Amino acid sequence: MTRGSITIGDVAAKAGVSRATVSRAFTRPNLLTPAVVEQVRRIADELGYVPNRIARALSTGRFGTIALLVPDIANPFFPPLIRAAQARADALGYAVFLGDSDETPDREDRLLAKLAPQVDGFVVASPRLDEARIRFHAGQKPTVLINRDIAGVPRVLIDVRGGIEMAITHLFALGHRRIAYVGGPAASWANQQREQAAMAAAQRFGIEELAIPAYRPTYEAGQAAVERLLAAGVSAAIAFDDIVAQGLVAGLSARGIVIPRDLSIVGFDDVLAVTTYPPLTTIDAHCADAGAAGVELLLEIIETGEKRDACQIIPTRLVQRESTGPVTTGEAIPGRSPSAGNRRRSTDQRGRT
Amino acid sequence: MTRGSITIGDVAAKAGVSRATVSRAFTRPNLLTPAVVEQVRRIADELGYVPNRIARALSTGRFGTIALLVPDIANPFFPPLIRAAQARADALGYAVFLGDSDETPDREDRLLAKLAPQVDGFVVASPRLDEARIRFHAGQKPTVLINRDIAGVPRVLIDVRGGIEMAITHLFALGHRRIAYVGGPAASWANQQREQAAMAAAQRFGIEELAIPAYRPTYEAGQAAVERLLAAGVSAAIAFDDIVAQGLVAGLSARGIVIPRDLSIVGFDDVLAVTTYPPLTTIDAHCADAGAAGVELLLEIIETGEKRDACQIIPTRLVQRESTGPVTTGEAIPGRSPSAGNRRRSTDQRGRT
DNA sequence: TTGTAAGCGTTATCAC
DNA sequence: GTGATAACGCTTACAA
Repeated sequence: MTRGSITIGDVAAKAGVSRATVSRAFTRPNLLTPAVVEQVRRIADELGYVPNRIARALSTGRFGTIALLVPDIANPFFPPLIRAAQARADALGYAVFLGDSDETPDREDRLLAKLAPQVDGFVVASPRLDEARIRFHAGQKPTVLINRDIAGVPRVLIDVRGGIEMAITHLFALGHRRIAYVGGPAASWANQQREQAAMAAAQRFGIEELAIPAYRPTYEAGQAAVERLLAAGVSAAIAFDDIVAQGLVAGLSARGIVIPRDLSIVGFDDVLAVTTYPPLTTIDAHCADAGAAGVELLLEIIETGEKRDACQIIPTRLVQRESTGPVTTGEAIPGRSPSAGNRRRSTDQRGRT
Repeated sequence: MTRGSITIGDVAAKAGVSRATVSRAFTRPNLLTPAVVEQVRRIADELGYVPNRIARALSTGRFGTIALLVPDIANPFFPPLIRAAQARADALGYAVFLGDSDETPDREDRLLAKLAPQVDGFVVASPRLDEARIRFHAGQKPTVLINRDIAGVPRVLIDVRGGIEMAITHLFALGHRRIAYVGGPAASWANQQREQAAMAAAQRFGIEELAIPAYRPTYEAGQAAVERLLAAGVSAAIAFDDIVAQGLVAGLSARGIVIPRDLSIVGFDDVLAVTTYPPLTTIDAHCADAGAAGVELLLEIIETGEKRDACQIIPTRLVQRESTGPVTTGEAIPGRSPSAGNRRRSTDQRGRT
């Protein structure tokens, strides 16, 4: 097994010191005579010696790597989160494994187990695994959750209530008194949280609020919910996320309904808002911040070794764009005729966060 | 140094065999009696044993990891690519480091150097580094390029010409005789390639084609290009990518121009087409396929050890949706009055691939 | 077919 | 301060 690279032994031999000394010259130079440190380093440089991280990892049990797990990289919620997490980890000297659980708890479980022996810790965004398994893995390796609230496991959460509150305040001010929450999958923790927050806030404002399921968090599901939305006779809707919102916008536009003149739509997450027409009013979840915060929290735990039961809340804010406006007729106008545009293919643009 | 995890020794003890046998049960089961293999595996499962890849790497010099480098995770072109690459690598037993060069050659260089000692190879999508440096790194570790054509370096390219050809055929059939190519950054290899292909194809059809720069590959740049597009008096435009296309759609819609009645728009990549309104006609670049192909090619090179100068072409196809239609007036109508909607914030939705 | 034992390159624990 | 030496967990000749 000839691995040509220069090892600590080569440097030690050439410098006339022991391998331990060479090691120390890099890891604990203050334990050595400055002159020795300098000489060793010079020789190491000459030889082009680079410490082998793998060997170091085997010896220390520290890898300088973390794993970031998400349910679906292609879900627009995650790329900004991944990007920020990666950048933060890189800046702090860590390399990042990326894992995609494809929305399935089993694959998440497998990835956790597979990567555990080569990482210092995990950031798991929107975990799909059940609480017991998460607790188990979190007990093995430092683990930070994003978008899931399990007491005792460090986590980064999004201030859903605050965001929803702002959205409802906004709609109330525009005169809306009967609105809908178009939800995502009933089993989703995020959806439950968002729906509850919406209901609670509406009640506080004396607004009538109907929950309309979209079942799946996709563009198509949003389109499919349009009929139910119109039947509900509301003047505004808050969607589970931007994807569902965009599905609603498309479905409504196809029926000749003009947004926001006839109906106001609020999204959630602010992941594609600005690329839609009309630009979507939405609740900015600062998902990039969540990613960065998750990594920071994890590395702090790793490096201090403390078992902090941290729970960091990422603030949200309402971004007012052009999909919301004042009530005109007071109710949505019924749909005209369905448009011709129906040849849409199935797509991977999912929306569950 | 207590690393609690289960080791090969634990399994060996419980199974009453040597550690070598356990090792072989996982790496070379065909050397063992099937019964032994099965028993060892069962016990390993019971104990929750997972081979320590670091230890394995130290022993074999192979890591079971690859790195995937992209210029910007949040650019919608990449998530499907990353997802497919990750899935393919995972299925073949590899873990994936993800690196984001943030569009800067230097960071790409740094990531390559930093990750090199812990991976078996690289997939670099849309490299920003100059040819010499890429050649250097490719000489050190197996490297596959996506979206960059450097002779001698294995690469996966997209059939831009074919896609453009289909788009122009489509526009020609609809009666368009004067069209525009709204380009991305002039320095981008992808943009040059796309522009050239568009010009060549138009010429073949006897179509008049104007190149309109968008300078940056963003939604905003697309919007900003609208004025120039209208001034050009064309009836259709092919955009550098879907993001720019979507910017055009938004800018045109804001001026009261109806798509495709007044103007036809074709995107490129098919990364957000279905979530827009109207649904975008676009050239599907099959970026997921490119990601999977990149990984497969890399792993083949790693595992066979062959230095193949492979150049794999990913086919494209035109996806006809609703942003293209027959010429009506023959020319675009001039803009009416600019809409009110102008409070758009700067965003990270970039589009350069 | 299976076991023994020598690495892989580093760091940690002792002595000196 | 510095040097032996034993881990770290696994793979792989080489024996048996």
